[in-house]
Amino acid sequence: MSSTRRNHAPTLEDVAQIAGVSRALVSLVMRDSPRVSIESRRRVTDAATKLGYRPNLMARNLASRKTMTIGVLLNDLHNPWFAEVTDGIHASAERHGYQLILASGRRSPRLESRALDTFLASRVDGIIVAGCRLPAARLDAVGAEVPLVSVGRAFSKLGIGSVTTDDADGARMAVEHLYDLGHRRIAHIDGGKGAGASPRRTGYLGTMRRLGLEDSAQVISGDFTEEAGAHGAQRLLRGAVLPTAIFTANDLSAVGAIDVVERGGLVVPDDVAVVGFDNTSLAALNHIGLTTIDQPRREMGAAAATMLINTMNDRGELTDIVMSPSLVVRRTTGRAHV
Amino acid sequence: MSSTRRNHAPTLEDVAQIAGVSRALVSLVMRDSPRVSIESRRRVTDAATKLGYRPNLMARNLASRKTMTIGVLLNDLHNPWFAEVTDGIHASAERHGYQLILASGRRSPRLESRALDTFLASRVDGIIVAGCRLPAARLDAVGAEVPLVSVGRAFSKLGIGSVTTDDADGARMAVEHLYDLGHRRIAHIDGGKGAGASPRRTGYLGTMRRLGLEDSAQVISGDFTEEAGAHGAQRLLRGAVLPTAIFTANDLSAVGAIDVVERGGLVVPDDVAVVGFDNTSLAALNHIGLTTIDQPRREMGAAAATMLINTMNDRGELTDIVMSPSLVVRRTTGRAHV
DNA sequence: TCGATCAGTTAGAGCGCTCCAACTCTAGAC
DNA sequence: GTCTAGAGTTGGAGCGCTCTAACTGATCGA
Repeated sequence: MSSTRRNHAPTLEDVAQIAGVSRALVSLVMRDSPRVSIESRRRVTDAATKLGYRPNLMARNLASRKTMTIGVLLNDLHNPWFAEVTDGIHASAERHGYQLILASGRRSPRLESRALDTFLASRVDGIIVAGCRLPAARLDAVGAEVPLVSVGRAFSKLGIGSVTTDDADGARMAVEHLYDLGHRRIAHIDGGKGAGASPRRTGYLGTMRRLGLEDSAQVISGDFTEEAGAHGAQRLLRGAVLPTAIFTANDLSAVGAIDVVERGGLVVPDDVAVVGFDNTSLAALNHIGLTTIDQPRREMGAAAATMLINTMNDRGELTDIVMSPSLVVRRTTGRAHV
Repeated sequence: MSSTRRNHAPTLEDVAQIAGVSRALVSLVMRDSPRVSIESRRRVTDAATKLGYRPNLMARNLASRKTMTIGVLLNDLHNPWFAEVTDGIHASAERHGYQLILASGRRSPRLESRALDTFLASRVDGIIVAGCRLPAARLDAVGAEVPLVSVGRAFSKLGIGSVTTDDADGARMAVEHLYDLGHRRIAHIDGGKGAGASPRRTGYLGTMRRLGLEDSAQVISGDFTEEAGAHGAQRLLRGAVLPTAIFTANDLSAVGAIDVVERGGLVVPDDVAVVGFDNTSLAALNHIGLTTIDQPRREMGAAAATMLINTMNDRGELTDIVMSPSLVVRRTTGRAHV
């Protein structure tokens, strides 16, 4: 099977020879240049298909000194959030004729760092990092070599662009939604040091204060996982006064919390209402039907890619874009039964 | 910000000049050759770090005629199944010193095909496709140019390797588990034309027959989605005799089915037991607690990568590997209440 | 003292492509 | 008939690296 395969792939030269033209002309045809005669174009494409010719990207990129590709570093392939951001990046990149090469950091800063090295070595034209956990200094250094945009986490004052959601405002929406339904004892299970956790926490606290609810405000520490949500809910159930609503830092934690509440013999949303954050596909599952705060992930990805591409082509600057979240009401919230 | 950046990156030449050695020597140092004197190595690495030199992968790959990278085509970034397979691929590739470049087909054969073209143009050393929907002929053609392994779907008789789960056996396990719990009326909501759907269906039918249950066997057509599971369950609920158990083609469909059953006022597993397939993270969520058939996804990914790498280095052949599934019992199955 | 050996180093020829300047024609203007 | 413009085409010089074969000195045994 392999003998035919190994005989190295045809090159421009081979095509030129068969078509009876120069290498340069074949190159022009391959790049869809308008100044090639119909006749020449036909002969070249015929020869190319006959040989099964495929331009060698290495050689092309080396010679042209650009790759038309964007490196995308995803922190965790397991989280649907990244898939949706990537969809947006993909859409914008495709529209502008750019390729994507993806890499997964697998939640490890070491692997993330290595992936960035590979991107730089491959001379990608630009880089997008999503949910990246690398220290700011490292990103800054990379950003000095090639335009870089961060999605989901802002790095102001560095030469780096960013696209984030207004997490604090999302938290406000969650709390106000519950308030409007009559809830007064609203607890928050937070996301610890994760990306976006801090503004969500302060947003919650600020809104509680503004609504005159600071006395019943209660933050339970978590880490964006299902287990953290479950533990947080357990602590709340054991507490002196049970909250009538829980706002969690993300959907996964919300699912963990709901599970514990229901096992405790309580009914969601009648006894305890729950609001998540992210509006991942998880929240949308009918069986779960989670009320949550939506982030426009596709749009965020698309905006990041567009900003990056504009910068690469000197048609724009790297800035910090903040998107607006929105409330998605499903079945885990309802009027408070006092 | 960009003026410093644009002044093209340092090359081997620059490093050689500063270190006062030849280009070839720098090249040797960069590739960790053992036959370089301590002194030379030091001078070169010093010069390299001073300049911030980073080897240009394009040039390297072009000159060496190999890329040490494997192209991985994922059908759908949104499905956690792919993330786990990728973890396995990653682990094996890393151990052998190979890079990964990922591409998402976004469920579209057109995009999948284009991604393969990019892989070929980039001259990757090998390709792994996961859950690929491309026609066999196309994969065969690609496989003729570069070693290719398919995960999750077998293509016997072609020059392509594959790693799959014994889907029929998994279906057997599901049915026998339910049988052992006393269930006799077991329905199946299938996966239509999706990867693995067919053997799961025939495995179900075969086992039902073997257990003398062919008269109550019932296949409802679906397509691996949550909606399909819901529709299937609706049809079953409207039927003359309600099955006491439902075996769905995957976890997502199971979740859809459970939702409909519960909304119909029935209790899972007391009134209707449900078994899924895949054991995705979804099934493991406490709130869902789905009994399902596990596929060793990480191992499948790792096996695919190892087989591919061995083939690329003429240390092995492409074959068809079939892994064993296993039953994971959670809370959606229990003894039948006749 | 003289090769032989070997560790360490180097020049130079590519790898397959792009890009530029320059070339050849043909057609139109006068 | 000459000149010019422009369309179409081409040779050749790189892009930044690897790889081969050959070179340079020490080192060493005879």
